[in-house]
Amino acid sequence: MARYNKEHKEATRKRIVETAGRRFKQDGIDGSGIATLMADAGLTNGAFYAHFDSKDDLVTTVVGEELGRQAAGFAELPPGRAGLEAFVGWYLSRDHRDHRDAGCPSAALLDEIGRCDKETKRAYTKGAKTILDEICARLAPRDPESARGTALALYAMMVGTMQLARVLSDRKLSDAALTEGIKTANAMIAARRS
Amino acid sequence: MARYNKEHKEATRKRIVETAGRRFKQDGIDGSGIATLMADAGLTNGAFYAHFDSKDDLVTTVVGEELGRQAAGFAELPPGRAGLEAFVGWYLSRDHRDHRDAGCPSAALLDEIGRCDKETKRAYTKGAKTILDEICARLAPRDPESARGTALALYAMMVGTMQLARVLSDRKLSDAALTEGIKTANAMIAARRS
DNA sequence: TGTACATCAGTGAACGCGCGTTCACTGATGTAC
DNA sequence: TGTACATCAGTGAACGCGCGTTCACTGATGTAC
Repeated sequence: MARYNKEHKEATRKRIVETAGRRFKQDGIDGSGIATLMADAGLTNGAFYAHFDSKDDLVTTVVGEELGRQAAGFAELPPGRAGLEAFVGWYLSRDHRDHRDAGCPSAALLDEIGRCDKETKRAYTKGAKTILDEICARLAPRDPESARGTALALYAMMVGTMQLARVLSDRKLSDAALTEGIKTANAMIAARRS
Repeated sequence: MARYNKEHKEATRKRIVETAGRRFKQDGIDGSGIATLMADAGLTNGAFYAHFDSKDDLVTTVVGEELGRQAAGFAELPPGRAGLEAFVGWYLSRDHRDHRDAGCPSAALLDEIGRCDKETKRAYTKGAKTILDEICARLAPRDPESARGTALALYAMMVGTMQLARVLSDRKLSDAALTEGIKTANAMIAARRS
C-alpha cells in the first residue's frame, strides 16, 4: 500500500479511530493515553497529530463513529419488532456484559461523555437520535414519532442495566439485572402493540 | 477543637470523604487529583495519607458512603409508594440533572466504578443492595423479595435516563427523556399494584 | 526512461505539567513526674 | 502547678512517572523535466 496517497492516510485514520474506540470502552477516555492508543494502531505517538488536532478531536470523532456504527447495525437485524427484540437480547447478554471493549459505547462511556466538551456531546446526541429513530421505526412503523418516549425510556433502561450488571460483584444479582432488563424491555415493546 | 483527639481526626476524615464525593461526581474519579481534593477540604496533599492508605482506598470509602447516604435518604420520604414516587420525582428532575455534584453517585460515576478495583465494586454492590431493599419494601410491603426484579429495572432505568439527560445537548430531547422516565417509572410502580 | 526535487506520513526525543506517593520536618496537644 | 517529653495531624518539597503536545528529522513516494 502506497504510503503517500489518500487511501493510505484514510485507512490509517480509520484504524486509529477503531482501536481508540475499543481502548476507550475498555479503560475509559481519561484512562487511555495517546502513546498507548497509537501503539495499539501500530504507530508512534508523534504521528497522532498528522490525523487529529487534539485528543478532544479524536474523542469527538470516536464517539460519533461508535454511535453511528450502533445505529447502522440495525440494518442487519430482522425487520420490525423481531429485530428490536434481537437487539435487546444481544444488548442484555452476559457476553455483552463481559466484553465492554466490543460493546455499546453508551454503556461503557456515558457518564464520562457527560463531562466532555460541547462538540463531543453534540456528536453523541446526533448518533443517539439516529439510534432512537431506528428503535421508533420498529416500535411504530406508521407513526414513528409517537414512539419517541418509549424509545428513550427503553434505551435508557438498557444502558443503565448493562452498567449496573457490570458493577455488581454479586454474580447472581448481576444476572438477575440482565434477565429482568429483558423482561422489562419486552413488556415495554409489547405495550406499544395495539 | 483539639487537634490531637479522636473526634477531630474523625471529623477531618469525614470532611475529606464528603468533599471528595462532590468532586468525584463533578469531575470524575480519574479527573480528581489528591492535591485538589485535599485543598477542597482545607488541607495540603501530604495529610491525605494520615487518613487513607491510597487513592483506591478513598474511592472505596467514598462509593460506600455515597450509596449509604442515598439509601438512608429513604427514611425521610413519606412511607409506601408515595415515598417511592417522591424519590422518582426528585431523581428525574431538571435540578438533579443540572447539579451532578450533589446528586446520585450511580448517575455520575457508574461506568467509572465498573473500571475500579474489586473492593470498590463490592462497596458499590453492598450499597446498591440496601437501596434496592428500600425500593422493594415500598413496592411490596408484604413480600419485598418478590419485587427485586422490578426494583432493579426501575433503578437501572432511572440511572440510564439521568445519564442520557445529562449528555443530550438537545435541550428538548433531554427534557423529554426526564418526562418519559417519570411516566415509565410510575407505570412500573403501578404495575406492581394488585 | 532516468534523474532531481518536493511532499508528507511517520519517528522518537523532548517540553512542561499534574499525577499518586513518600518523607523529613513542625508545632500544638496530651501525658508523666 | 510547672516542666520535660512523646505523640501525631498536618506541612510542603521532592520522587518517578505518564500525560498531551511539539518539533527537527527521515525516507519512501509521486511529480516534473
